[in-house]
Amino acid sequence: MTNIFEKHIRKATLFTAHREALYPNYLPDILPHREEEVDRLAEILVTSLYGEKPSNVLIFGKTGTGKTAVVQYIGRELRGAAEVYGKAKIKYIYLNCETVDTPYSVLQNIGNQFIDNNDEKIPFTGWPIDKIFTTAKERIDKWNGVVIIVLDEIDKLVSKSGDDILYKLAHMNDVLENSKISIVGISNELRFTELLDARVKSRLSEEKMIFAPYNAKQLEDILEKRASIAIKKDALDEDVIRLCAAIAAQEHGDARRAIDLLRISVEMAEREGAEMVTERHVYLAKNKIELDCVAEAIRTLPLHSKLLLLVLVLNDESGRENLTTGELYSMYKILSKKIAVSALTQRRISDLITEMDTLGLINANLHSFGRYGRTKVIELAVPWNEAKKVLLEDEYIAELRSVNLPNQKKLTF
DNA sequence: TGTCCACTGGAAGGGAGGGCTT
DNA sequence: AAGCCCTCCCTTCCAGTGGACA
Repeated sequence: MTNIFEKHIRKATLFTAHREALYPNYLPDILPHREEEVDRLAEILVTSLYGEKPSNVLIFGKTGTGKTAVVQYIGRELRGAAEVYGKAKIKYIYLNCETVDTPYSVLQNIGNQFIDNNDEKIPFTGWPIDKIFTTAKERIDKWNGVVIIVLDEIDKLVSKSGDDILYKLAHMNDVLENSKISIVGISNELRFTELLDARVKSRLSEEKMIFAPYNAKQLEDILEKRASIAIKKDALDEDVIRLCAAIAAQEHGDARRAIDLLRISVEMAEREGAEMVTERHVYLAKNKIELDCVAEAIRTLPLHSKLLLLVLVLNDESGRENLTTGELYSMYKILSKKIAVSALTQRRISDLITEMDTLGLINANLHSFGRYGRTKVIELAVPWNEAKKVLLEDEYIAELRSVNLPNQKKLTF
C-alpha cells in the first residue's frame, strides 16, 4: 500500500517554506545594490502623488540588472504611498512588450485598465486603431488621475511596430483635460533611441537612467539574502554561493541567472538525496539550464524552422561540414517534400535562418566566396544529438526519423 | 580593373484569420 | 451579410555587395 509519491515525500527538503524567494518573479522587501536607482526613480515619480505629471523616464541596462524589479518595487511603494499621502488617484500600469508588442495590444491593455460598470471590454482584435485610441483616451480622462505606464522591453515594441504608438502615447497629454500620463520605458538596448523619431526621443527621454551590471560581489550579496529566506541553514557548502555569483558575473552580471542557478543547484542536490549542496551540484545545474533553454527554444520553433534544423542535425551527424544557404535550402526542400508540406521560398527561409541565429541555435556568418558568390555559412550551435532528441518529439519531424540526406551537396530540380 | 556569382535584406503587398460595424 | 480594420506569415521583386578570378 505504498503510494507512488511516498518515496518523494519522505525525502528531506533543503528548502525552507519560502522557496519562492528563489523564483524570478519574487519581489524582495529590499533590493540590494539598487538603493540609488530606487531613490532616483522615486524622486522622479513622487510628483504623481501631488497629482502632477512626472517626467517620462527611459531606463537602460542588460538583462538581470534589476530594472524590472526596481520598477515593480516602485510601483508597489507608490500604490502604498498614494493610499496614505496621495492627493490624487494613481494608476500604475506595467506592460511587457515582449508579449504586448503591437500598437493595438498596447492601447487595448491600457484601455481595459479603466473599465466602468457599463464600459465594454476592448476585444483583443477587431477595432480600428483610432477608435481604440479615442476610447482609451476618454476612459483615462474620465478616470481623472495620474497614469504611469511602464513599457518593459520597449525596444521590442519599437523594432516590431515602429515608434508611432510611442508618439501617440507621449502626445496623449496634449489632448487630456483631467488626467495626466507619463511613460517609463525599459530597454535592454542602449542604442534603442536611435530607432526613434527625434520628437518621440526628446519626449520620452526627459529622464534617463542606466543600470550597470552587478559584479560578482554584489551578486553574492543578493544570493545570500535570497538564500537566507529560501534555503535551510547549513544546507549550502560554503563556496556554492560564491560559485553561482562568479558564473553569473561572467555572463554580464545577470542576477536572474544567478538566482536560477542557485535554485536549480539546490534542486539537483535534493533529487540526489544529498544533505548539502556542493559545487558539483552547481555545475550540474549550469549544464541543465543550458540544455533546458536549448530544448525549449527548439520545441517552440515553427515547423519549417525545425526542418531546417533537422537538415543541420543530419548533416552534423554524418560528419559533414557547414552548409551554405543554397545547400541548406535545397535539402530542406527534399525533406518538406517527403512529409508533403509545401516548401517556403528562399527569401522566407533566409529570415528563419536569421531568427535561429539570433536564438543561438545556429551560427550563420556572412561569407564571400568571391567569384563563387556571397552567402551565409551555417552550422549548428548546439549538440546535434540533443537537438535531434527534441526535434523528434514533433510528430511531423518524427516521420523523417530514418531519412538520409543525399551525399552530394548541390541538388538541382 | 572590371566582372559576376549567390546570395542578402529592404519594400511592398497579398490573403487568411481574428473580430467589429452597419 | 457585406464591408472594415489589424496582425501574422508569406511571396514577389529587386537593388546591393565582398571578393576570387580573368
